[in-house]
Amino acid sequence: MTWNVPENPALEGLEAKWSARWKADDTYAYHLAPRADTFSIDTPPPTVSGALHVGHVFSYTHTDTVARFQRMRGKHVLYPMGWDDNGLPTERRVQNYYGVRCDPTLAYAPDFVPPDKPDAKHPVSVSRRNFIELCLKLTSIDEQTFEDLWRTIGLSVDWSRLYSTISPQAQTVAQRAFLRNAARGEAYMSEAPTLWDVTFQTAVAQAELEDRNYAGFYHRIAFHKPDGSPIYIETTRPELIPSVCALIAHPDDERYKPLFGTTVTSPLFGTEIPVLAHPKAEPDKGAGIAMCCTFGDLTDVTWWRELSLPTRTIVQRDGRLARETPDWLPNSAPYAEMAGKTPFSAREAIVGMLRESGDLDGEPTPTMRKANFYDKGDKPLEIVASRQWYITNGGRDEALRARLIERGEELQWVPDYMRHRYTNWVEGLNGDWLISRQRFFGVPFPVWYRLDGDGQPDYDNPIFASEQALPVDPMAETPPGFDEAERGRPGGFTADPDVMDTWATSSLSPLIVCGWESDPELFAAAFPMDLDPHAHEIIRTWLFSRVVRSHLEFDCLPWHTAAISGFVVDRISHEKWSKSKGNAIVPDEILAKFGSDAVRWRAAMARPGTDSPFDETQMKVGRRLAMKLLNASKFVLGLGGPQPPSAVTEPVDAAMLDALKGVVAAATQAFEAFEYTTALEVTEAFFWTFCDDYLELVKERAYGTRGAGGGASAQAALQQALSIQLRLFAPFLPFVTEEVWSWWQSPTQGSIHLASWPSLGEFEGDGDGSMLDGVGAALERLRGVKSEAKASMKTALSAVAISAPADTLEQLKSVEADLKAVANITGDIAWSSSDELTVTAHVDL
RNA sequence: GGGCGCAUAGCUCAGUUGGUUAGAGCGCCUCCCUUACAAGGAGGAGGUCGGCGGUUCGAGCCCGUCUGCGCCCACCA
Repeated sequence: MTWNVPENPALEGLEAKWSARWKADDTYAYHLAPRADTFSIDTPPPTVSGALHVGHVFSYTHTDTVARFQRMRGKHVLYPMGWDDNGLPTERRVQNYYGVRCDPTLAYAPDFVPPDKPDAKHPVSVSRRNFIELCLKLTSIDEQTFEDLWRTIGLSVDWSRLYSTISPQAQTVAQRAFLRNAARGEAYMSEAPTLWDVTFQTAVAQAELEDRNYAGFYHRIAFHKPDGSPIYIETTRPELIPSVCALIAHPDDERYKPLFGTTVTSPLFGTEIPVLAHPKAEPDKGAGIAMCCTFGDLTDVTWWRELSLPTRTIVQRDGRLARETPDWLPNSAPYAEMAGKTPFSAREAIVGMLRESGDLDGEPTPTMRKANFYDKGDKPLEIVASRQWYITNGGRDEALRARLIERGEELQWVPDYMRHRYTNWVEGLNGDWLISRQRFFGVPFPVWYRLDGDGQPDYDNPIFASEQALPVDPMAETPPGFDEAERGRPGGFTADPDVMDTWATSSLSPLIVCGWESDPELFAAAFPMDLDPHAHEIIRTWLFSRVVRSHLEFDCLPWHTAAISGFVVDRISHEKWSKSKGNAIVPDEILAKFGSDAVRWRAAMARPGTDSPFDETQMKVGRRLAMKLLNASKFVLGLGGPQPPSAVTEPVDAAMLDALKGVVAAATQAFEAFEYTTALEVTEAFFWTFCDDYLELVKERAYGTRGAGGGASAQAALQQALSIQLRLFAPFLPFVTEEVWSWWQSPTQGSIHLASWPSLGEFEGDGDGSMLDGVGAALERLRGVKSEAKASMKTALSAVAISAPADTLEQLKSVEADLKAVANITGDIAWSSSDELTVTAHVDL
């Protein structure tokens, strides 16, 4: 039998060739199996409206190596993929891409066509339904691009299980879970001060906050005591003076103690406000006394709540100051200068007035302050009072918080220290999870409200959809017992207009992919899942939110193990990549330049949890390895036909296999602990030695030049070693290993990725792996002699003398013929015993 | 301010429960077209393991402390 070994093997084209084959053959399909035989992975659904960068490629490759290992070990691997396509990022992309804006008051236009030349500054208004149609259209395009990339890098996902967070299936899960949360009191509606993005005009959750530096000015401003004398505060937001409710200092602050319980008046407006004490006031900050407004920051909310202060809101949901003059201002005239302005303009106006009135002490001094931003927004968040849906997450319930912290302890973390980020986050929660968004492209709340005789909604008694009716769009469907004609009429009903935050859906990904309430057999086989893999930045969001949902619904963790990837960081600064810095690298170019196996190799060299600098020069090392595999395989398979393992008779051949046995044990152990890097390292280290030393050593004998028996022994050992090494490399280099496998094994055995992971039971005989160390050292010395003489490696050596410790000496003598062949030694070798290995020889130039 | 991590060769990183002379790859230098491989191969140079103190017969590793860097969280008057 001959093998189909190409004359000039190449890496080019392997991605296209094999990804197409795997797709056609459903190589990675999950087939239902008992729980113990299933390995289920909760793949993070990437946001399709964003661009994938090299960091994503690395992180997803880490998961793929584990998936492939488990599959080869005989597990049925449930490795799904999802697209996170609902939510604000998609809306924003659609607005820019098509030049449209959603106006929910408009009627649906069935024939609407987006403008040829989108003008983001003058967007076309479209109905909610038209807008959602455009979102679906664009996401389907984006998703194809994502799938192409994942197939190119060789992710072994079961594409038949693809889901998206806007799909009816995901909407059903999200609405059902919400209904159950609501029925148990875990989801509730509340009117409260809410972090608010003025650009997108929606509430945002604590987990989506990001603090950024924000340039501002300290203004030292006088309030007035009853006797007219000034008391100074410092603020960066003087435009909020109309909404001031109190001045607050620390209870122990001697400077202000005499003022507690008295009132002062605000500058310009003359509002009478109390001076109060609260421990959260910090004496060494600013003037030591703070002006509490509704609302400037989260501390204001605390004071407002705990000190029962009045609500004096002036910043509206569009981010501008109220156009109507507030009714609580005794002297309302100055407000006219600020009405309807942005905070920035209002600030300029009031500073001018304060300067004129003499209440501004000195000039404003520049400062860099931190401000809260929505992670997708570019204006600082405001705080407005609004009615929103929340899910309990321990933020206001110590018992639940303690239980959720315990969940984090239960979870196996790889690496272990990542658990601290979870604990840190849960301990720092300051409120429940706000899940409603005042947006359009998302999962609607399956809720309606009765309207009273005045047309006012009855929020205390929401009408919930039934689980059988899901998914439901309350804007298009009517609640049980009502008629569409009653929508919006007094005595009728109205739909909840909001959608759920995208995390409220993606927090249910284990339920979506495991067929919760829709495929009980699958659910029993796959849940709780085995592996939760992702990078560390979404521990506080995705990881935590899934723990919350699973804890509330099932009283268990959604998976046993969380494997956390690090980031790919900037090569020079070692800082993380970010959109604003624009330093992220797109994967397409390097994939084209080095090939998927090379990029995967580099990814696998980044250990769990560890950030790694992006360095393109590293990629070529992976490429060289892939190329070496092709060439070494070509050599081994070109020597002759199949040899049975029993043909291995030479001690050095058995020794090589014994050393490889140790590699299999080490790689397996590493993979079981999700330490894919170690598995790769031990495999690769062996492979290079295998090529440089063993393969060179036995080359002549393998040709059969010194007899059939010795030749067969070498060939059998080489073939077995190749088979095992290909399988050890398969999780990392799926393309090149599949290519080589196809030359000899797959015609009868199928894909290498469905072959079995090497086991210790495959090894026959008993060699002594340590023998290779002595042989390698001797080879190095022999080459060194030639290298020092600046001679070619094929130059002959004569008068060779080798001395070595006794046991090494015996080993070397047993491979004398091989040594003489590889080093081109003429005459006999003079052996002698000594403590240290030494080699002398004459170079026959 | 709280937490986590890192600091070993010019660069990127290994270094098992403390045990001879601290390793690998890249880069660099020298050599070699050798019938698997020149997008290759061989050989070599290069490190007082961030500083200080301690434990120990012995510390890159353990303890304390300081410095620098990165990340997470909090604060943002």
